[in-house]
Amino acid sequence: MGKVIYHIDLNSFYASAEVLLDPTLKGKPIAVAGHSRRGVISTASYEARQYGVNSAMPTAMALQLCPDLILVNGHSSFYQELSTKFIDTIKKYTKIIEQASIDECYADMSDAVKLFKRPMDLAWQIQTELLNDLGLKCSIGVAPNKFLAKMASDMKKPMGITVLRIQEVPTKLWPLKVDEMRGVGKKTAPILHDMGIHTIGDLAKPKDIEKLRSVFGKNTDSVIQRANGLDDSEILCEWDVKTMSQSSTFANDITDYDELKSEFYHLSKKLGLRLQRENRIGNLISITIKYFDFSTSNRSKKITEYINNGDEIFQHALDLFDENSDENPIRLVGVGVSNLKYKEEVQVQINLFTQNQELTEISEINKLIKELNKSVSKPLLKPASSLLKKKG
DNA sequence: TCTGGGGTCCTAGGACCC
DNA sequence: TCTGGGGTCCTAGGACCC
Repeated sequence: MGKVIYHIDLNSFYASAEVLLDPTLKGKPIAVAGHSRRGVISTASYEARQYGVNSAMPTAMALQLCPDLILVNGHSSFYQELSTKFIDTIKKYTKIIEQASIDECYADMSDAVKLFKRPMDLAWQIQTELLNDLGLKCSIGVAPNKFLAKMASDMKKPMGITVLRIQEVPTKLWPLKVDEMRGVGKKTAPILHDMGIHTIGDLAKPKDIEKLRSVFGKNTDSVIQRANGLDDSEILCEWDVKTMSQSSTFANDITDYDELKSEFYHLSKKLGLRLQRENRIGNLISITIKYFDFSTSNRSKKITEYINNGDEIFQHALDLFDENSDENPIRLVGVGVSNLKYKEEVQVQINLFTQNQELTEISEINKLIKELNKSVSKPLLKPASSLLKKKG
């Protein structure tokens, strides 16, 4: 008996959350968007999507498509709160659950579905529960692995339940455009089209695997496997964030050094607070500079100590900026800290390291002593470790 | 219409060490 | 005097996802 994996995806999550906060928005074309002049749409309600409004679209364009569009500012802490309740709801049915983003998760329901007549009956129950208890709609994909579950949940939105069995791959998956496949984006799709690969079915039976390797690198084999409906990737129940960053786009492009410096300072401070709140520290500091023409520079450096203090982050960020800045107008700056660890974790490592270093130094010294003693008839020196022991 | 912000993972070249 | 090959780390850049 194979596994039963669910992919559960909340429908237009941010927009739905805003309707919960303000019920008068229900049934209207709304979009959550940054309030800045250069904003883009974060999430649009289904009413707005009917006009062609979509995520990542510039707000100005969205308003062009839908003049009655109601723009609302986001409430990220409320989204986070709702997201936790969403995950807690799923956790009632299984412990094997991977939160893939704020509004979606994978869950291994192999055991849980045994209590139901059909694998999709539990999906129906979860859907009803999320709607009644949290006021959130979702789409659920039911399949033997993560990849198919994700593809399935995409097939019917909103409030869809789609079962995708491995034997249905040729009829349901292969006809889809290759662009629909996870991992194939705006850059890769045209390259694949040029190679004569237009559908997921084309990718499943590639004529020239070596050519594909230049596109997918070491992922090539698993990409082909997935196109055939096979995916052995595990559900990752626990993982930690590896990078934290803060960035911001200016209302107008900036050349003034002091203004840029002050933005780096604010971002660094904000980032420091976030890191401290999460008890994380990191030793790779990076900055991002996006210029007026959207060309982007990333600069990073590894530092000897792990930090999470805003002032220290700022000093390193500013060093990186000073070493690399030029005269071009800048649209966005960002600061990041990577190689994140938990504070205690690093403390343990430092202790181990200093101990190890002591041992290494002793063995180095002993080597030298051995060499020296070899050159004389009678040993002049005792091994360093014996001296150290006496010292206590 | 004019393009956010927060992440993950992969590649590739150069430095450095053995 | 001229010159190897492999492994690892660091850094920059890019594609992709939500």
